[in-house]
Amino acid sequence: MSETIEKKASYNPKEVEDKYYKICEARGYFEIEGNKEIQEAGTDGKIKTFSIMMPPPNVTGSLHIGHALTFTLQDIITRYKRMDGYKTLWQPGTDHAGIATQNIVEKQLLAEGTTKEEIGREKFLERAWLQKKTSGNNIVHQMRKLGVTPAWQRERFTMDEGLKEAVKEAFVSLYNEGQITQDTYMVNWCTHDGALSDIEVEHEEVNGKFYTMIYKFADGSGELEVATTRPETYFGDTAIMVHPDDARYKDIVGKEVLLPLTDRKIKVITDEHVDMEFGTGVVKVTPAHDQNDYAVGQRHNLEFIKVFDEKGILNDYCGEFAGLERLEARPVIVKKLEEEGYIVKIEEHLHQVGHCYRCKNIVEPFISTQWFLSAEMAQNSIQKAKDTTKERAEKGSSLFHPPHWINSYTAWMDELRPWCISRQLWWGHRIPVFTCEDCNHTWADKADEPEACPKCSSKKLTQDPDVLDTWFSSALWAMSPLGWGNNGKMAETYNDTDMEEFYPNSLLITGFDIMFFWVARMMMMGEHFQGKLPFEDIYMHALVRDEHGAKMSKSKGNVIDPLDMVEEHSADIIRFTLAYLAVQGRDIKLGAKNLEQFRNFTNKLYNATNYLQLNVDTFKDLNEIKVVTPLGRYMESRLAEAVEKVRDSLDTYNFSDAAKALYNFVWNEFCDWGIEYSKADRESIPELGAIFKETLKMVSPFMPFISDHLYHKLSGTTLEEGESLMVLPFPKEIKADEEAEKMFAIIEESITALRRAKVVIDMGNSKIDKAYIKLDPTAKIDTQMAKPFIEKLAKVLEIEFVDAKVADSITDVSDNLEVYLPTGEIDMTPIITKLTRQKEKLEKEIQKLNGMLNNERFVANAPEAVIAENKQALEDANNKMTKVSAELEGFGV
RNA sequence: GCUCGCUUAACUCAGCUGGUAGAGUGCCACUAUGACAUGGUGGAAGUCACAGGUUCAAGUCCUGUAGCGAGCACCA
Repeated sequence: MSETIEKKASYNPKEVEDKYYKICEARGYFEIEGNKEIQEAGTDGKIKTFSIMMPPPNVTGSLHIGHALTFTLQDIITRYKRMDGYKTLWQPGTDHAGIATQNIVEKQLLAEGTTKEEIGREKFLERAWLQKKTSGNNIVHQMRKLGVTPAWQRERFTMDEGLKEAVKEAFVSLYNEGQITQDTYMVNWCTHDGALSDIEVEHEEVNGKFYTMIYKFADGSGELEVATTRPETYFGDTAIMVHPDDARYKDIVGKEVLLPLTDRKIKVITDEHVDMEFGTGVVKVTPAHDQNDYAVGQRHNLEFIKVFDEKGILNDYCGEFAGLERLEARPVIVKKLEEEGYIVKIEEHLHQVGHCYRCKNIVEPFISTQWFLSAEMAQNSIQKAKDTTKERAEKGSSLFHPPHWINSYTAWMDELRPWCISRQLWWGHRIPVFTCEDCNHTWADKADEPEACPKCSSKKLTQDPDVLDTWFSSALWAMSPLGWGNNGKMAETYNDTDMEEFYPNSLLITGFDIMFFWVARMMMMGEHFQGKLPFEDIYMHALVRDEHGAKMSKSKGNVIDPLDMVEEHSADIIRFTLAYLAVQGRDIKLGAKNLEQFRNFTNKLYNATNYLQLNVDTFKDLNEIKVVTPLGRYMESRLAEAVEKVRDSLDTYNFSDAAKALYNFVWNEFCDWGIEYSKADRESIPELGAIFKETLKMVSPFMPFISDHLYHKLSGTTLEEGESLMVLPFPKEIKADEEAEKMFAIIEESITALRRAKVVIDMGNSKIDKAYIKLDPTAKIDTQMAKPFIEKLAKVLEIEFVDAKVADSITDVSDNLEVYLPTGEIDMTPIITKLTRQKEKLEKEIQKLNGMLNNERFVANAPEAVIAENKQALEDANNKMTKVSAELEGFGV
């Protein structure tokens, strides 16, 4: 690199982003009245409203790339709607994240050499709140680095005073309706975290072992081979079962076998559940420790024997093994069985094992008493989601975007089972159910500490020790921050009109991974309490992967930290990159290359601004001027198309299309043509500046900082003393100018033809003295107007319009014109080659078009417009063919 | 096993309701001309996974196959 090339100044986001963000937040732009000046009424005469709830991140979490994607998309839509005159609510908040937070605090205690049991519930909760406070706002501050604009003044926490009320409101109401009931049932049990709902269990394939062991008949008449993956549970066996049709075992049904190493006898029964083909066809039945056996046990009235406790410690049923932990016990028990000759064989066995989604512990099916929310209460929301889809389908829209998610949603909902909502934790919403110690009356109460038993007035009351599943409070998130159920608490964070204005929410944007955890639950709660589904649209975005398509994970070391990216590039660049890559229905592969492309884009924006200001200091807004120059008219017309494209794309949540439309307009239209043309027509520059400022308004939702900065730069104002771009109206209703478009199409064609021709004579893009253009009779333009543009961009000192081919020249043939470059004695071979290839292409095209147009059935069936289009294409091709052939003849080919 | 998605240029991906295949990157050639070399100009590059079907016309609609991915269920 030569040292003479100076490093030019470029845009420095670090000087802009934090400063601008602080100013905008302080001015209240993010709040629902932040754009009051430009709010406008909809068709019904009321102010248009738009609402979107932020999926509350875990209060103890930190920002990862998935957050960056979801928040960026939410922010783009929010900013767009805000600029488009909607009264806009983007509701922020954080989630108390029961298990996750509790685990963090427990670890801290462990490090301090104590436990939660030792310090007690009250102290523990103090610690948890402390943890919430210290690490709690971390993520919220990290989010600001992305430039997102939720209504921070309304920030909520799923365990704040108001939302606590909402949870109680929902619980008590559902309890009184009989939708919430307590039941003793087999649940998924984590020996560390307690009860889990079905979807909190992650099934993973593991290499296990398949043990075939011997059960001897009690009467000494032989033995049975029984296969199992979990030998340690055999102490809880209460039957042996075979298939009723299994001829092999007809004779043993009803006989008794002895459990190995014990003298307990169990019976051989028959049940359809057995798969005769699998294993030995003989199955041990452990009703207290297996989901299927539980059902078998109920069918056959078997005894339910638990062999370990909540912590997984084996009990007295296990004889000498009592006191061992269930997983540690297995090899010990197997060893003993082997020694005693009870093990026939041990095989490798690949099978699915459930793990706790939080601590990865192996989950046990375990019988316990828990609270459940009935599946019936979800029925209306299921039906409505289907109906809504039907209604919308007629309008060409759908509830889910992309629409195929409705399949997953309904498939899951149709098989919905009661939701286990109680958790054996301390951190969370305490279950508001009380029992009177005197009369045993049990009831749900909204009061934290009810005065007395409503039945016998006793004051000896106890509250259920458990808390609710974190997702229970999240399930209310579409309405609880709007004041629903808040019982007057925290009323400063919402308005009385909020429910009416913002429910149903306009849109939900979230990842598909929490569709069942969260979306489905909000659907049931929203419909149940409001009679309306909580969302008008649901946009499910994909996963962000690394550049090779692998999932990002700490262990793989391929994690991209969004804050690092902000540091290295800028919030604007990350936002634009993510938006550009956010195509519906496909995962995002993110690599350094992507970011570079859009870093270059910001540079382009910056330099376009520089260019404009080399010529004119400051520019007016587009609506303040009348665009009169031909170039101005043309660029405004191109802008009109870009505006329409960006709007359409955002309206249908096609973020990628919107970003592409912006990118293409700025780079390929405005810079490559507009700015270059303006070098031949300085008069148009004030108009181009106004058009560029309008473009920056469209850029603003995607790249809020650089757009604001450049807008003020071009206006000769500052953000400090002026209004931010983010609360100015989003461009709309710009008119296309067909006449200008047509003229510039010919000018552009001339320039391209000349550039091509120059390459053929090895002139590259160096300057030449003279060139000629012969326009077809159909190509009518103002040649005086066109001339300087063509000369400048084609780099020809002088062009001349002619009516006939110029002698001693080479030609470039295009649709509406031919250009001629005068030649000395140059080698004509490359030109002939080029023309020959062009001719071959044309022949093929003409043949194809002729084939179509001579096909009677095509002419009879195709719409007129399509026929006309093809006829025109044929005519054009034939024209061009004539010209190319004439050229070739000229060369004697 | 069931459901869904993906398969288009060397790579990463667009392509709506069927009407002559697009972008970015990369590649080749030219290029320090007054916004930008993070730039400009021109160019090469595709049996649209495969096999059938519907249609005047299929990357696009239908059926099936294969490969990859995701979710759900089952596996004693």
